[in-house]
Amino acid sequence: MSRVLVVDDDPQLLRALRITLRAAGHEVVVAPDGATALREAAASHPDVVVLDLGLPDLDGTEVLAGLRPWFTGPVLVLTARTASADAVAALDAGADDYVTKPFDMDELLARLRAVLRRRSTETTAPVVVTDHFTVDLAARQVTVDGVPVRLTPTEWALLSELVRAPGRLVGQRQLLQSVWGPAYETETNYLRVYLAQLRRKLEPDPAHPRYLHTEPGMGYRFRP
Amino acid sequence: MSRVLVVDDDPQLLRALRITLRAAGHEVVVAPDGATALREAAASHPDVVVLDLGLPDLDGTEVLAGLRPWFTGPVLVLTARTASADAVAALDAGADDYVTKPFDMDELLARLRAVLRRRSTETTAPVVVTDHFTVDLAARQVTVDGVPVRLTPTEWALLSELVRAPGRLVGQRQLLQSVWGPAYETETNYLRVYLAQLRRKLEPDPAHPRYLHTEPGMGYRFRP
DNA sequence: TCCCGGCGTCAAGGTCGCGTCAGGATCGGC
DNA sequence: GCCGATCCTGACGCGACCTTGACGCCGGGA
Repeated sequence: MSRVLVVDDDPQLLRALRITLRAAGHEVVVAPDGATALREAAASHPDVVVLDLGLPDLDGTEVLAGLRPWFTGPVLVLTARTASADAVAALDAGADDYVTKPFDMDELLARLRAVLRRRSTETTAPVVVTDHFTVDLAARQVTVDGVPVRLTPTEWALLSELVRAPGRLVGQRQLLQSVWGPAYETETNYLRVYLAQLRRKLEPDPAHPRYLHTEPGMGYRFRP
Repeated sequence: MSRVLVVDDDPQLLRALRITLRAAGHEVVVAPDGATALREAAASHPDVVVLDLGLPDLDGTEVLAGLRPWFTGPVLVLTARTASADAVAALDAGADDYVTKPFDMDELLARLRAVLRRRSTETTAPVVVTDHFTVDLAARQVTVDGVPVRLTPTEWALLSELVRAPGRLVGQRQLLQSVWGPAYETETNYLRVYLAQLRRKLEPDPAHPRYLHTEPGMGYRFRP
């Protein structure tokens, strides 16, 4: 079903988790400490990480910090500590959920299902491709028919906001807010000007847009 | 920041939550029982729901079941029961997270931040499907027999209001108020005109509506 | 049978939003 | 200080959308 990386220093608990998760149809990878966890995460690309906060070498939040820059899947934190301050810190550090020990195995499985269900619909596509152009969100580069095209900062901000939601309509208020700031929510003419420039640079026929559609009165939509 | 619907029958806790959430920058709507909760959720369109499982009239999971068909935001369940079976049931019924009472206020706020953060980057598709057309509320897109159909802002506002209450009757006053504003509560001819347009665009036989039904003198009803 | 309120349909007018263009302002590099 | 790129701003025409009114149909009640 999914590959789960379990990080815990208690061999007995590790064994119990491995058996239970296997029985639930998951593939299980284990790590007894933080350093191994980071290495295993990079090597085995798990779908979800179950992370104990109390580790021998690193603090759990440190592992989380090491994971988060590149690991986009959900992280479920496990902790024996009763102080909820730790949980707060973990959640704010990027954890998706946490369970305090001792915990019920069914509850852990349910929370795991919940976080996996949430993530299952997410898109993890750093590069968007169409028949005529490609947008590499990570490299900040756009190519039309294979040749790179220069975009101004504003054009790029607008385009990335649109391609990040392929097929979805993005309201003009949202576009204005994320590109120009909350104070410009009514300056819809900005959108008209820059959408025209983007179409000129990207669309095969700017007069009849094929990818950057406008929905009158509502916003714009990128259709791949 | 966000609109939060808090459902709990304990007036004291309700008051504490209202104050704390307000202080955290949220807009707060409260409901003391399940029936009120469902009504308020439909009326005020909250971003997130904090739901106590122990309510006087309905079971919490029933409220969840009533909410989930159309409510797309996260639901955070609150429960005094220690048995984790309830939590498992709630999570599988569509809850995003749960906290057991007594709980730390900071922890609740942290979990609220966590679910709201997830929601902001998520692409969960609350999509309503019929045999002839589909309505994707998140993407703001309607397809009839697979092909996308353009709707005007007014048409969309009206349709989404109807589709969000599948099977339920929506009064003409409520429709007029939420689409055109409180000042237009008597302009029932607007509804006739736009319902006709929606039927023309969506119904297989606009003269004999199969999905968008008229309840004379009362309102309209979407039947999936 | 006639009347009447509610609904569906249609068409026409006015308004609003969008695309386009160009000129001026601003900023950064040399 | 000059120059280019980039951004902002305003004006204009056009098309789409919203509004408004009129008309016919249907069902219930007098």
